[in-house]
Amino acid sequence: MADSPNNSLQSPLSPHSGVRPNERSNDTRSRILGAAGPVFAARGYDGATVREICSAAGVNIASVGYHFGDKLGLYRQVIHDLRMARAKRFPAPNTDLEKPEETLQALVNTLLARIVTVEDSAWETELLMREMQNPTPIFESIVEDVFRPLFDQLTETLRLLVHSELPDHTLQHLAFSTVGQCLYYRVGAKAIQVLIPDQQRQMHYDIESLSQHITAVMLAACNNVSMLQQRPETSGS
Amino acid sequence: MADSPNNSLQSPLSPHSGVRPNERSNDTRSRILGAAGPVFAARGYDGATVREICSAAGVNIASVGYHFGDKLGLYRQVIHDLRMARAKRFPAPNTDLEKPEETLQALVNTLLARIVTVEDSAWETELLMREMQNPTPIFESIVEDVFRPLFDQLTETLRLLVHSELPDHTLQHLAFSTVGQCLYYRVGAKAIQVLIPDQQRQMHYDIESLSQHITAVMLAACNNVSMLQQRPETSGS
DNA sequence: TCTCAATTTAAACGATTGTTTTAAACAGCT
DNA sequence: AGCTGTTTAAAACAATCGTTTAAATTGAGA
Repeated sequence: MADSPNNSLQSPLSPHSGVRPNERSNDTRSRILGAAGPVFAARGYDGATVREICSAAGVNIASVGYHFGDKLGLYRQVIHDLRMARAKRFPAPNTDLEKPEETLQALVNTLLARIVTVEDSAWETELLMREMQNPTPIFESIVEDVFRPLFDQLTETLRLLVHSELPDHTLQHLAFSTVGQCLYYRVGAKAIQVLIPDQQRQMHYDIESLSQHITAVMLAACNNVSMLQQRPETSGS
Repeated sequence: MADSPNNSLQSPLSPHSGVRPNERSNDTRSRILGAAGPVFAARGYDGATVREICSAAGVNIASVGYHFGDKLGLYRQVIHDLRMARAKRFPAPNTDLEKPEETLQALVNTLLARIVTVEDSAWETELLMREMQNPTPIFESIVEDVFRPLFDQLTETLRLLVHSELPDHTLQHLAFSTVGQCLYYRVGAKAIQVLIPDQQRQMHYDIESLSQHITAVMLAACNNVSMLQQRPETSGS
């Protein structure tokens, strides 16, 4: 009588507690994992059904219960694998203390590449976006592991770019301004699709153009720190 | 035998086709509408259940079928009423050709007020955000009626602020930079809550501070148009 | 007061959800 | 081969969803 393994996150490689899995076990297990990501991204956690996932994976419905305990256990594992894969594929650029302008440009490029990429792994970003609006219990750890490092690096780069001393909260606002501009091209993508005609969108909305524009805006802001501290009346002389 | 009224959008005021409704009919109808908004916003269209809506409204489950045809009919009516209410409550500021700086400040203020407001009608913004990520068939009309006017006004104001001639797509990028910065304080609100300590957040993340910061960033960008057209090497000049 | 259409109610319908159960098929070992 | 524990398969489970049905209730005109 095979008792239920029910290990959701403890030992992410073996279905049963502590024992090494068989070969075909790993096969269906990875098949489920491969199929689950896109489905979760397309339908959301609640909207996704284990039946659709298993159907896409070509395995039986009960398999997810056996290998991951339950639906949430499978979701945890998907998020876990996603974070690993992303860290390797989009490495954060090195901080070059000598040329903060280039560091900023590289950071914006990385952000945009991670965010608006429409290749076959677009489901990963879609999933992270869904976590931001409908957080599951995993949300906080995602922020700490994925967002915090980039946010800190961005803040420090901006600190180098403004040549005078600025309070921390102003630097954080600048960092959020940067992230916000990048993020909008995904959050507002469906709105942009309605607002901007197809032809114009295909010409001027590639990652290269957008990243240059956003970097230029932020560099301009950094060079005009005087406006950031007092109330921005008219245009500062 | 009361036949089913089933008018979802044609005559939004009378439940039966063409005939004027009774008093208590209008009562339960508006009770449903009042309860549906927050529930749709909190759970999303799919996540919301007609049972929860009717329970919150204190009416029978079948009432939604009687007054709105089905769940989607109710949702359409909620969005319809929402748009009317918002247009009245947050009127777009007048375009003052003489003082575009003040117009920009007012537009950013309006955007932020509409977006990050946490008063009792926060469900309206939440609902619009959900439409952007999970568009229902109503999405396109929402963009045209709600987003397009503000976007156009923003673009024209920015055109006045950059003193040289810029191509349309650059002005649109500037407009999206403005909207993106504002939007982030809602899209990324849950992430900000993790990234920024409570105390600091309560001090520097009110609408006033954020709108001044964003306006300052955009004015700085407008005053440095030279960087927006060529590749932003190091800091300009 | 009686009549009748409009409206509300309680109950049930069929479909779909995540999960569990029971038995069959499999791999590894002696 | 034969046993043992692991993995898959088909089916059924209880719960919940949107929607429908049929009867009860209501209010206004005759």
